[in-house]
Amino acid sequence: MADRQMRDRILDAAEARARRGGYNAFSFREIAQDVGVSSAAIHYHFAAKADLAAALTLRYTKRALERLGDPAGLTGAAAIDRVHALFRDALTEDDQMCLCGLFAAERDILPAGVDAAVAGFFQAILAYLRAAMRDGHAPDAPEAVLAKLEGALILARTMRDVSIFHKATAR
Amino acid sequence: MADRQMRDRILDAAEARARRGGYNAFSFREIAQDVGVSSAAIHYHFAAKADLAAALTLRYTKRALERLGDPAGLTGAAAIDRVHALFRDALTEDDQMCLCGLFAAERDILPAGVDAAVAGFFQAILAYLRAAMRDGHAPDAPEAVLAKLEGALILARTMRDVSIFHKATAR
DNA sequence: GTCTATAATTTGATAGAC
DNA sequence: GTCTATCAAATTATAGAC
Repeated sequence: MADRQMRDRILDAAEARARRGGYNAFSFREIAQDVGVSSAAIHYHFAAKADLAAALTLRYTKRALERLGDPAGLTGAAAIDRVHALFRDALTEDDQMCLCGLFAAERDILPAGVDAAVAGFFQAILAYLRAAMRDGHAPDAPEAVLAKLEGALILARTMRDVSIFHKATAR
Repeated sequence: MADRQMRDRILDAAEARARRGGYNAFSFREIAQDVGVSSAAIHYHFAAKADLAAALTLRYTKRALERLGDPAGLTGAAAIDRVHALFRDALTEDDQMCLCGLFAAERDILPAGVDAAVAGFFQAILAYLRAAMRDGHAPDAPEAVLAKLEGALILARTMRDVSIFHKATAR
């Protein structure tokens, strides 16, 4: 299906821009140029920008959970390692923010629905950590683990020093 | 000086908007309406938006450091408490993000100079923590303390649950 | 120091052809 | 499914009057 391909290409382009500057950092025109169609063509796939942003957030969440896999049987430490690797790779491989961390920071300007999808990402990651940490001892709360990773990404990127991320998240 | 007053009123209005949605969440027109002058009048005080954003960041940093006070003589735990209170109050009193945490997340769309000012905020907070933690034992690196606070703000605001902040930053 | 007026650009979005 | 053409609104910014 060419339709599905184009939809994903649009999402790819939008995600790359969104993860660098947030909700106002990607426009229909820019994405259209990125994928080589007209801006009106984008509107065929996503009626409004809010729909694009919501789809972006849902796909991002789904992809993260697929990569993390099933927490059943994992130790708390192993689950933390997997989430840690997710954020570390965003920084060291792509030099990008976590899409949801950035959208969340901009919460008050997000269209209705997008902020709920972003909160869903956090809920999902916290549930993943909780599932694995259930029976083990917890040196850090799941909320602390996730907050530290989001913050470490922000600090390391702005100070342009990857070692900040490692210092902030060392265990 | 009426000039100085107007400058601060402009900065107040811009900060309130910026801390809710980032760099693109405040416009000359909106600020002008907030303070009751024309948008052209804003340009008298700040030639370009980048100048406004840079001034915003510098004032924010200065105010934070004034509130934190001199780290000399503080224990590491006391210094962490003071920084913690800074972020906690932003959440519980104003329901606002840390200006620099938000700007930092949007790093790649910030005008040149603003991102450097934002990095300066982080450097200053880290230096404050380091100064007090110098001779004590360190359960957490200064980078970990600051990252956790920024991330906890983001999580708690988006999930609309202040207790998330406390869970994430409990010690 | 603030105003009016305006310029140039970008934005999200729609109508209708093919 | 993508196009051309277009729209109304918002944006940053400037020139010049008062």
